[in-house]
Amino acid sequence: MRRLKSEIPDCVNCLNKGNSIICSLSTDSKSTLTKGKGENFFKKGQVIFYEGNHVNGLFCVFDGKVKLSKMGESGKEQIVRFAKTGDILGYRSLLSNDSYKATATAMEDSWVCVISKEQFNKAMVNDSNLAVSILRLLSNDLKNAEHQLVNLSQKSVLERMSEAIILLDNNFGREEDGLTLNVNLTRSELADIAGTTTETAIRTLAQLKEEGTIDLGEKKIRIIDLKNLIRIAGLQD
Amino acid sequence: MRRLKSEIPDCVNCLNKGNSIICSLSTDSKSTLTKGKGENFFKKGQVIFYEGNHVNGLFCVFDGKVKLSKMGESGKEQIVRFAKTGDILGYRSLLSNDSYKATATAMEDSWVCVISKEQFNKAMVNDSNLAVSILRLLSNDLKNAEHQLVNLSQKSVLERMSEAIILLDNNFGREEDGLTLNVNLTRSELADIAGTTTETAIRTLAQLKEEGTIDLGEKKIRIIDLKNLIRIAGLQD
DNA sequence: CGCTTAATTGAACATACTCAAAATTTGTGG
DNA sequence: CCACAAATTTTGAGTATGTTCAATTAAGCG
Repeated sequence: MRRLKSEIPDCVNCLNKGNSIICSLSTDSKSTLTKGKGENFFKKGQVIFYEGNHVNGLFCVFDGKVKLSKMGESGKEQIVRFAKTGDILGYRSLLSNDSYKATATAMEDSWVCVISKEQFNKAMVNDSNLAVSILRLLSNDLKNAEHQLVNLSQKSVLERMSEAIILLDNNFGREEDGLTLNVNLTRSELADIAGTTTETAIRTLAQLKEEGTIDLGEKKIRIIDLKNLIRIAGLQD
Repeated sequence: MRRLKSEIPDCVNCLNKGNSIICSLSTDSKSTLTKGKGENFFKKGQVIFYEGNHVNGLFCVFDGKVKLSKMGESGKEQIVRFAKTGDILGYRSLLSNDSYKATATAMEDSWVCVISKEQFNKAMVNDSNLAVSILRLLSNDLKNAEHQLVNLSQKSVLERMSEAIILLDNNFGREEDGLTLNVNLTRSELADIAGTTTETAIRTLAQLKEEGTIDLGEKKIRIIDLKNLIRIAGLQD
């Protein structure tokens, strides 16, 4: 997984073919974006950018997993979104020329490309497909945020934790065994997704294991009964 | 307030000059949008469109106040946004050609214009300013939704209710006395903003009145001590 | 004026949080 | 590779916040 910088190609020849919205742009646009592009390695746990910091570019995950979180006044973290290989980060702040509105942290060792603000703006002007793609991303993010908003205010921790696991499943998929979630999270991070405390998260996961809905080994979660998770989360219809 | 249909002008001559993103478009774009535009009157409490219904146009509030809410599985409502005179509704669903993702309800007698999907798409293609405006709206909505998401998961009802009142203040402003919020909401609706029950909303408002932070007369809320509201909501920094 | 809806109050109860302590795992330097 | 420190996970018990349900009062409306 750990790569040499020289292994990372420019946007035109990027390996994340199907995954990234950048990959589906015209060669022209990709050439524009790749100019002055930087590649950065982030160790697991390292912060890529902080909420409130001023914007210096568009981030694109070349390889890795990133969490986006916001800090409440009390200092508690709430995870608002994830980004995985091929996903882009920071577009909203870039558009409004605002500071970053969430903190991005590498969830595992990750390579992240940084596209300069100037080149991004150039590409936006010349390629309406890029604008449309960004519009779609925003639109989707908003849909998810509003869904999560209703969840947090109305569902129990058990329901929210079930939905959090489903979210992780949809986002990161499973390992070869077809059961184990392909992502490593601490109990505290799971709590930060479901919007609860570490202790309650632990007890809730134990309950789901008890019922045979999930299995917990090492640090990973295995989904045994997805149907039941969906039922508990109240997503069946 | 109740108007005759004939009093509502076309988009080019719309009275909401400064308020609407449509008003700041080129005359060309406004001419496009106004073609096949319909004007509808909605009585207080009437639903303008339902969550899940298929999209048939872009709504623009000519005069009135509208709440956008989502239904949780349990049937409880959560208000996610407001729209007032000049604001537009339904753009997200229109963009992704999706069903409406929230239910829009008139909070008072309102006139709402409906712009056809076809004309909107035409204007989007011809006028990049429209696309940029929509991008900004989406971006702003997302910012608010994520903020609210963190609030709901981390703040107490008292904090949330204080913030709800501040939100109403920012959105709808005050009446002539400079104190009374220029919006009428039931206790149940206030609960639906703050993400709590009607009973708890009542008790929380009583507490804020007790402290002298707000005043409650007839059906309206008067803000006595905005600073304190801001402090309670945890927004001072 | 009577009926319906909304607001209020009370009391019991449940869910989830807090704090503290113990057990376990992980990471690091020697 | 081991030992130790640090971080994470787990468990327990007490507690607070907010919900639920039921009953009462007040307000709005035809």
